[in-house]
Order: sequence, then C-alpha cells, then structure tokens
Amino acid sequence: MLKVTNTLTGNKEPFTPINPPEVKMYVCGPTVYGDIHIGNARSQVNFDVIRKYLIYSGYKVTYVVNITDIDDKIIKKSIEEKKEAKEIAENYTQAYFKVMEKLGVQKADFHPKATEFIPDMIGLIAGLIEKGHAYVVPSTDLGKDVLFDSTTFKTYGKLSGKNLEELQEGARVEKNEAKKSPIDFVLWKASKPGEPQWDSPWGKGRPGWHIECSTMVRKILGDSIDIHGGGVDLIFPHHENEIAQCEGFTEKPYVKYWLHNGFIEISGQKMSKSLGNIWKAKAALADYRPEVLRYFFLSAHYRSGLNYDQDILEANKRGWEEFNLTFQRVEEALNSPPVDYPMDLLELRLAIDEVEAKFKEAMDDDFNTPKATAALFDLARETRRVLSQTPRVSVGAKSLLGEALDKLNLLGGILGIVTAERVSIPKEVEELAQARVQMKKDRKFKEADEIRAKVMEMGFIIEDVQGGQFRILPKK
RNA sequence: GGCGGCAUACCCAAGUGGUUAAGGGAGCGGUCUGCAAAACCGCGAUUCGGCGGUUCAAAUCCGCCUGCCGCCUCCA
Repeated sequence: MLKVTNTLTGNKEPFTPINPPEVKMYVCGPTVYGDIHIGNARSQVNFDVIRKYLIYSGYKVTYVVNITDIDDKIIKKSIEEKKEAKEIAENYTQAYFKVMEKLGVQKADFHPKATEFIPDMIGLIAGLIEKGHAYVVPSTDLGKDVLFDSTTFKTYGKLSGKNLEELQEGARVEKNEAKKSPIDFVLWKASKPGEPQWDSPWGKGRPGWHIECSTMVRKILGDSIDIHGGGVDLIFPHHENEIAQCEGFTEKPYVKYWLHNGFIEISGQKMSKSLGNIWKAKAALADYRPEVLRYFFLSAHYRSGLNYDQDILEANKRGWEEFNLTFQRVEEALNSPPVDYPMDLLELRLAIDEVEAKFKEAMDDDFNTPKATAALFDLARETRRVLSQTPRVSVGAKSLLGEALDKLNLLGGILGIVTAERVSIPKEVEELAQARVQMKKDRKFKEADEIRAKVMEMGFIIEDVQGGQFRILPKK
C-alpha cells in the first residue's frame, strides 16, 4: 500500500486516487527566463521517479508539467537583452528540454505553455469576478488589474498553515495601494506600453502567475486532480493561491495530494543569486554523468534538503560507478562460455527473490529512494560476489545472473540510475591483453607490465582475475 | 514576531515503540596476485544533539534546552 506525505494534511496517508487506476498529476515546471539550476533539476527528477513508480505500480498516470513563458522575469530579461520576450522564452524552453532529456526525465504527457491558454485564463478570471472573489482596479493607461479578494475565500491558508490575520500583520510594505487586503494577489496585470500584452475585458494586459497553473490544470486534467507537486517554496503563496482560485470558482476540492520536494543547498547555504552560488544543471552535466546526478538527487528523501559539496558528489560518483560495474560484470559472464563446475548460488537466489519486495516496500513508504537504492545494492553485491573469482560461471549461475540483471534493470530503471551505455573495448586493446596472458605464463613480467602501462595510456585498465584470465575496464 | 522542518559513525544517509541501528563513500585489516588493482572478503555507532518524562520496552512518543535551516517577498 502506497503512502504519501500530503502537505495539505501534514500527514503520511494511504494513496487512494479519486478515480483509480487513473492518476492525474501536475508538477510546476520552469519559468523560462534562464538556464535551470540543479535545484530545478532535482525537483523534476524527483517527480519523474514518482511518476514512473506510479506507472510501475499499475496506475494510469496522466502527467502534466507546465512551462511559464510569460512573467516579469522574462520581460526583464527581454529588456536587458533587447530581444522579444517570446524569443527569450522559446530559447530557454528548448534549453530546459535538452537538460531534461539528458537527465533521463521522461517527457510529460502535456507540456502546456501559459501563453497558449490566455483565453481560458480570462474566462476563469471573469468567472471569479462574477462569483465575487475578484475585483477590478485601475492600473496603467492600457488597462486595469484584476485582484483576487482573499477574504472571500474562507479556507485561505489551509495549505501553508497560515491564517489571514497573521498574514496581514506580517505583510511587508505593499506597493499596490489599490489592494483591499495586502495579501490579495494579482490575477490579471495591465501592461505598460511595449510589454507583451493580450486583449481582455480589462484592457491590454497579461495573466498573473498563479492563474496559469489553475487554468491549465482544469483545462487539461479537470477540476479535481490527484497529485500536484513542486518545490517547498511554492507552498506559499503559489499553491495556496491556486487553491483559492480553483476552489473559489468550482467549489470542489482542487488537489487531493500536495507533494513538495526540499531544496538543494550548496555547502549548507541556500542557492541564491546574491550569494553567487547558483549551480546550473548544464554545468553539473558537464562534470558528471546524468545517472550520477540522479543517484545523488535520490540519495536523500525527496522532502529533505540535500546538501551539495564537491566531496559529497564525488563520493556519490564512486558509489554509482561501483553499482554500474555490476552490469558490465554480469553481461561479461553471460556472454562467456559456461564452466561445468557447480557454484554456490544460495545467497544470490535469496537476494533475487527479495529485491523487488524490498524495493516496493521502500518506495511505497512515501517514495523512500535511499532505502530503495539500498535494496538494489544488496542484490548488486551478491552478483559481484558470485563473479568475484572468475568472469566465467556455470550454466545455473548464468540463469540466476540473468534474472538478477533483469531485476536491476527494471527497478534501477524506475530510479533512472542504470545506463545502457557500454564502453567498447578497441580490438587492439583486447589483443594486447590476450598476448599478455602468454607473457605471464612465460614469466615475462616486465613485458607484461609494459603492456599494462601501454593499455593504460590508451585509456584502459587490465585487471587480472583467476585462471590467467583478465578483465578490461575503462580508465576513469 | 508567526508557521514549519531538521539534529543518527570521519562524510552522505535510511530507520518513526520491541530480533545483532539499512545502504553508500572514506579508513583499516585480509584474500587473490609475479606485481598491481578503482576487484573480493572482513572490521567499524552498546548507541542515535543535551537533560528530564511516559512505557515491561524509545533513535523512534511527550516536555524543556541547545544548534542549524526553510517559509512568511520572486524562487524548484
């Protein structure tokens, strides 16, 4: 039984979708005003894993990740770079997809862009005005603003655990004097001359940030959905406001399970522009394999903070490489002719039999990826143990190793920490290594060592195993 | 000030009332080997920030204290 921690209730609760086996899932995607950083990437990877695990568990998932392609930051950037906002948005949208693809994040079923839903947003805003949840105030020469009237939504604050009085007292200096209450938020924003703009009943303007998610969720998935995800920082005000907009209008529950992932910190500090410690996903991918980054992201529970440090990532890298080596070893054994002596396979048999149950148990517990990974490592260790003495194994062992490999591929694939990529060994290296076997037999160790040194220069390591056999590994 | 989270070995990190406190990295010892190895095996917290309490039983529940962090303003 899958359990998930729901921000709305603050509890870990059984996951029972509204209309099983269907699961409607929406995750906040990027605002495309720049290259995404490693924190955005972590969030998307977390939810990618959650999505894949739900599918593995038999749910029929409809997955939506939006692209915010109109907002203040994009406009600011377009002024700075003297480019159209549209061009900025388009460029960074492509950059985003490129990074996601590299990271093995599967495309969502829908990637709606805010600018493609303007008429729907206008419709929702008009509906909110009609229902008395929103009001219009004068703004620029081109149009008026529309604001959500928070006090009309009784349960405002239920997601973030805040209440209206506290919020009003704690509110910072408010710029917009037209607001009835400082915590009212903008649904529609009048444009200034030269800014991107759309026609509306309130003149030329553009949508507020919160309204886009509400609109696209309703348009694509419906009034009530099962899962809505994003980073912890979105709880307030973004997701709080989405609830107010949708439930204010539909009077139906908007989202059943709110899931929020923790932040990545850089050496214990929050990533921020002022600290100058923003770590871009692109830069991370230049230094590390995607599988290593995913392994790192999944090394802590998704709700926890995740501290980045050079040493920590290096340690994760070594851990992943060890895991990855298992695949190569097993494939090597499967592709070699069998030996005819019996092997002790009891431990491996047991490990294969329990890995999937252990993995499920971990993932069913609010997607406990560190624990799930440990289950995979237990099996990987057993396979390596069988292979420790020899690259060639018995027929029985081959059969079990094949089973183990299938399990590791299946489960590791959900986490996205398995790579299909194999380093091909050049024929010349293979031949040199083969020749070295005879040299060793002839006790020409000096020559044998020279071969090893030469192969090393070519980027490969020769490891001797039992029976005069060898194993070739790429140099790291 | 309000709300919330966290504190487990040298490092990362599971564990949320009851067998020997997962897993990974580093370290150490060993195996194999002509040597080497990033290979394999073994070792490693009588103890879970501190102090009290509840309980037959607590890292796990409660209270207080200390320290760190997030949100309350754009942010994954």
